Amino acid sequence: MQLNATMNLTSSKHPAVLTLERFLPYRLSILSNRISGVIAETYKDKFALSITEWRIMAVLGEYPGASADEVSIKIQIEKSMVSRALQKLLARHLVSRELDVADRRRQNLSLTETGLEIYQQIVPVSYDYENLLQECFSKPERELFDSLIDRLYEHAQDIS
Amino acid sequence: MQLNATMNLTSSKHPAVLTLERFLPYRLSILSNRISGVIAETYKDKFALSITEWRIMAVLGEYPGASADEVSIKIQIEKSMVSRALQKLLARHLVSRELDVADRRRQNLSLTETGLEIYQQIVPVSYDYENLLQECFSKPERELFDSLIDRLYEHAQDIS
DNA sequence: TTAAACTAGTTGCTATATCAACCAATATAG
DNA sequence: CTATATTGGTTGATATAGCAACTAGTTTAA
Repeated sequence: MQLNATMNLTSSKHPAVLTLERFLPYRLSILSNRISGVIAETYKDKFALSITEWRIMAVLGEYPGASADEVSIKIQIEKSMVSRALQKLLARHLVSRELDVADRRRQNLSLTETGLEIYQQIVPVSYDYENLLQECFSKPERELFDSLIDRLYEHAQDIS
Repeated sequence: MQLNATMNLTSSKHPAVLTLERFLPYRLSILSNRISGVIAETYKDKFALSITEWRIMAVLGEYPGASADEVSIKIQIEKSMVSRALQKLLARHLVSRELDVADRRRQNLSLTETGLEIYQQIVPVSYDYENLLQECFSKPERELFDSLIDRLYEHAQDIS
């Protein structure tokens, strides 16, 4: 690649050229892609699950009886995607659902016995990976990073 | 990389339930989605550009004469996607290309005059958003966060 | 030299994500 | 009550991403 040094000819408050690799939103995006990629590969190869499917199962592991809509809100994935992912999970008998008698629009979802077995296999793998990732941080750094992430997340919410 | 469940044979090491909202890869993913979402909306509404299209332009702003392949590597997007995004940018005359005489497989890409004008409009908008985002951090926190992100990125690379 | 390997770029296929329209059940306001 | 709005969920159309196959140009090594 031919290096070009387009100089900053302006005296405004910003550089005239954007250095993509130092741009925070970009860096967060490729960091997240890299990490998700590793996880996606594992879930797919070992358990034949997409990230979305796994997240649904994870929510049902935490909150048995949740509805599709609640799951959708929780994992921030369009309800249409949740609906389609659920079709696969139901077909594979990893998740079951039953009509809520009190509100017949709603279907209560839970992990089946098989689903729970898979879930119990994935949970430790996930925690292990998280720990492996965080090996590059000291304990105080982990906590700090955690809290900075949370703060940024809230702030991004507020300004949009 | 493959995560391996045999990494964790002593199963009492971790909780049996995964709290998705505290799971680092998940949090990075939704944080990145939230931030990218805001940016994507802006670029789309104001400039009719997708994130991918903008990233291509951003690279060409930094490195005029780069090839599609170099752009693809730089922004970590499949070359097929870059090829298709380029078709749109070429059709809109935001980017131009010319055959490299020394290597006739290669096409040297640059922003057109119009492309450069758009580029120069987007750059300050991007920096403004980045600054707005980082308002929730003090200056030392920004630097710390930056370096933690970089370290995590490198480490995620290493362990995969 | 020249056959084989490699590289730049395009295209097709498939999976996934997003948006909007829609159905059926429930809640609400007049 | 009944008409209207709202909610839970599905489906269709479309955009985007990722993988693999392919063409054409270039490099390598016998």
